[in-house]
Amino acid sequence: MTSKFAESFGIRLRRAYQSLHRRANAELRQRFGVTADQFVVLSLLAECDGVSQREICSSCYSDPSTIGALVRRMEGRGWVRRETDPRDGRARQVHLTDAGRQLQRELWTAADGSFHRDLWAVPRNAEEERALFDALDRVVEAMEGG
Amino acid sequence: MTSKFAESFGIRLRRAYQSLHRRANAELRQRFGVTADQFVVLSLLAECDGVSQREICSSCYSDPSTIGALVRRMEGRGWVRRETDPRDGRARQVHLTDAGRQLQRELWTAADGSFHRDLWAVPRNAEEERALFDALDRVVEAMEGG
DNA sequence: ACAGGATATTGCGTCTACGCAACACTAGTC
DNA sequence: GACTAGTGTTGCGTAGACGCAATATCCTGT
Repeated sequence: MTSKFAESFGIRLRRAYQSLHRRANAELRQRFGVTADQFVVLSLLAECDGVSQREICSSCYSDPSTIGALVRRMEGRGWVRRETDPRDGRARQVHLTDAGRQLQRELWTAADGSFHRDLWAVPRNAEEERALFDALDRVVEAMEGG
Repeated sequence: MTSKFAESFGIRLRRAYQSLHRRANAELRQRFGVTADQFVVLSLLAECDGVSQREICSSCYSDPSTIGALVRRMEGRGWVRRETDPRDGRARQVHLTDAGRQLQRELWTAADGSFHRDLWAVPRNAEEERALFDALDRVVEAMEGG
């Protein structure tokens, strides 16, 4: 049942993203009880501790409701804490707890040995990597520009 | 707040896919009350009417529970009907209704004039398109092979 | 005919995606 | 100092993603 449809651009993009997402979820859920998206937020916080939820949204390309629910779950598990920004009473600064920082380090190591390694092995050389990333970025422009 | 993280492969893949998905949803939801994923299934059925839910799963790179719920919603709206496969009592053949076929044609026209057009304009030439699709396919292999 | 294993679907629970409206707070203007 | 526009977060509802277990059916070897 091979169709023109199944070979199209959109489906290819979907397959590529979803396969990564599934692999990451399978890997991290079993071993650490963490979802792929929570892993992404933990990784971001390891670099930019104390950012607002809004900033997490832009960085992770997610939306406010989703991130709000996600960080509240993570707070419930003791990986992050949220404090009102002293300079902006609307915003919540999200900080890693010690447990969260520790977990993030373990996750990073695990990811590096499995799906991160496999993913980064896809581009065959620096030139191809550059072209691929450029094309992916142009997809975003094309979709948002319309 | 630009981080190494925000420039990584995984996030780029996510941004590219999600931007397409959002654009398609925004476009189709407003004008037709259809989601991007329903559009994908309608498009598939227009080519391969009567396929089983399992086949829809493989083609759309989705999973059985998701597709089951999705086609039941679509059945409720009168776009498809499901019949037990006379050759395999476990399987449900999914068929477009006349309303579904009509809707699919309208959706296809609308998509062609907006996000489909913009998406296919991303590859600058046939060579780049081939390389891009190849790389996306290799991501799937890399993620599933692990 | 039958047992055992594979396959298609469904049900349930948790998490993510996102539009929309409400709310709190900020910032700029008068 | 009040008014207004803009922004960060939350709540709610619907849809999609997926693991897991249950159910129904098929198929193969005996």
